[in-house]
Amino acid sequence: MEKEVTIYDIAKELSISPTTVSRGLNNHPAVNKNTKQKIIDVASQMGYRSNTFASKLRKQRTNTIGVIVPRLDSNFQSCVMAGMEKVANEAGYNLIISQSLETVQKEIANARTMFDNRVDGLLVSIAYDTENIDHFEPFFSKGIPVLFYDRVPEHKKCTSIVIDNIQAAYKATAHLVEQGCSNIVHISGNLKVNVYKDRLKGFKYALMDSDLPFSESSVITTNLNEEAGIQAAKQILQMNPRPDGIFVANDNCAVSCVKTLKQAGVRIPEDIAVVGFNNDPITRVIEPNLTSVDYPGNEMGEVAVRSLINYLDGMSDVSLTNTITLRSELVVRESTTRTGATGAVAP
Amino acid sequence: MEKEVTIYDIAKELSISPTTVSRGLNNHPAVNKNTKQKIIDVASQMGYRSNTFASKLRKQRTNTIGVIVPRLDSNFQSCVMAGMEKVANEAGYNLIISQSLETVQKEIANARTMFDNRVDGLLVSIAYDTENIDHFEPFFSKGIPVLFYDRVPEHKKCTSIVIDNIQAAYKATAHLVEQGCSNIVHISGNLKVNVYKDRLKGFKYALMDSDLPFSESSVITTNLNEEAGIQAAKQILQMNPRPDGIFVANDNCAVSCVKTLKQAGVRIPEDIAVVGFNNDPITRVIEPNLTSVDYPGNEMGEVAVRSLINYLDGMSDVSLTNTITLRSELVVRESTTRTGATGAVAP
DNA sequence: TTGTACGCGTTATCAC
DNA sequence: GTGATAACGCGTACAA
Repeated sequence: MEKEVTIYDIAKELSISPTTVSRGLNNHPAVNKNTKQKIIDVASQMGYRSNTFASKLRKQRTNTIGVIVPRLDSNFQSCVMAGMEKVANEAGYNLIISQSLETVQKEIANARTMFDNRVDGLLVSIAYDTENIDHFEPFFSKGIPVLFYDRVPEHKKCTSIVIDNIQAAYKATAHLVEQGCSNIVHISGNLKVNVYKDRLKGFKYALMDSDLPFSESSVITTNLNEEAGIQAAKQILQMNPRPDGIFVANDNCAVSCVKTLKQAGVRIPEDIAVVGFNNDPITRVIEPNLTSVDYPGNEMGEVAVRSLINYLDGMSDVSLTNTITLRSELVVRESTTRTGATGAVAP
Repeated sequence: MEKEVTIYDIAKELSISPTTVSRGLNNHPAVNKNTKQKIIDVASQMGYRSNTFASKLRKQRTNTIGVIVPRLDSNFQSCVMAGMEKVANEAGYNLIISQSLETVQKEIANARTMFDNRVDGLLVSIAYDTENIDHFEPFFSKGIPVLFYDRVPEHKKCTSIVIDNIQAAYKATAHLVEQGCSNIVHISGNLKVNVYKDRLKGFKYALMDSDLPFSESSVITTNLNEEAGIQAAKQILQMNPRPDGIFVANDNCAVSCVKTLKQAGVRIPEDIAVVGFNNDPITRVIEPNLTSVDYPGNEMGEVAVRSLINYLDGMSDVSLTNTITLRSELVVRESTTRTGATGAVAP
């Protein structure tokens, strides 16, 4: 491991001061064009690399954004990450990413690491069992912006980026009603999590507005994974009268549910129409193609980072907007198209 | 923004030296139990957080691993990331992740950033059009370990983590032959990329060993996305004689290809049997379920980080092992099961 | 336009 | 078991 080249070495080489070298490398306006070019040349020729730690220690800015995500290996979250990385990269920020693996303990530990790493800002989608946000208190009290996205806490003072889950669920359910469903079941996730709670609300509201009865027994609470879809389907097959519509809070679960129902001889959408949520690529693979709520993961990531950076650069208003709501949209496909004549069928 | 608490503040508070405080906080053996406890208490009480930059500046170790990945929003890569994050996190390392978006230019820029951020090591899966690895030269010459995974360069001196793509493709093709296919087409990706080049090789070898003729016209080179699968299917439908087997170099493309073939009335697997690659979740959604090569993304990520850290800790041999090959496995499903009696059908 | 001198917060080294 | 001191490499107020 050879010795690192520093601005002092460059300075010595050119018989100028380290200050000028520093300025030259940072595009400081008050530095001679020629000098600057020489500095840059010698720097690259000597294999100089800026020591970001020294720099970050000196400036109190790290150009680093922390991300805490429940899991990286989900289609939605990886789209979010992709969007975040793109914007962050373009703006010269680094991303430190960590997973909570759906547990508060890890989320707390990760928050601590992010704090110690002095991230300029933090982006969080909270874990299943996160019930309070005390572990972000250090950020709040230091004025470090924390921006929640998708899975956001109840806490009113949090800045969040979400879609209108109530409205989206409402539309999904209303669509089922339009297709003639009158006995609709909702397969939901952990109801402590805002997104699932809100989807349930939208489901209820839509039933109410259609003068359809709502009963607790028409909500199946699961963890929304593949296995859950199978179990839910079995449960539905036992129901009497059998439901004619299902609104599932995520596509993964919806797909395994559909598969199980089909195996049992249920015709989709004729016997039971099904709507999912997320618009994952699998919606276009399952037969029949699954109607779903398009949920812009990439965009959510981009907006999250962009908002954060704008705030950090002082370019937005003093405080972050309290809630940013992205558009979402019901994409109608065959799993709910009974007449073959309703709505625009997406590719 | 209040003033940050430093070890000096803690030292003053306890009337001891900063040195002792530093030691106390770092579990240095030679420090009195009581003193240590006091230090820890006062530190947390004063809201102290270690300044990692000062620390990293002083020690010449950053505990940071850089990752350069083509795209984050692919099922395979997000599984890899998940595995990497898990191991890195447990070992106290941070991950800085960036995407090349399949272009060398971004890959070069990202490498530079990683270099400036003085990552302790680098993990790379190279972009489509990366033809040489000069941009990693700075790492090599500084002795910073660079570990390539999945998409690795030709360069002999690179340390890589891969699966045996030749063998996997061989098995996939041989399986098609066993099922009675004698006119097999291979849908491949950019042949400059090792994984696709090797899969083509395995395809050829298997044909040779089965005494089946190989012709260039039975290889369709695409970019392996959804649209490519549709185009490839159309091309196949035009072929005369029509092939009875297809080996596709990735699942995404295989799925859209199957869909298109089915729409054209082709029976899978009776008319054409199809094998994919990656064992993405969609293989179990498409009908018929797709036979595919199981490709351990999570494990690859874990192994990559673990190898790197072992090396950094000096726990493995002096140099990184040149190539680590992970097991891969053909998972037989309905898309190739003609008799219904061959091989173990996966769930 | 350039240079001098200091401090950012930590840890390694040496001395006690 | 503890402390004084220097150094890591950079950016910036101030001076010239």
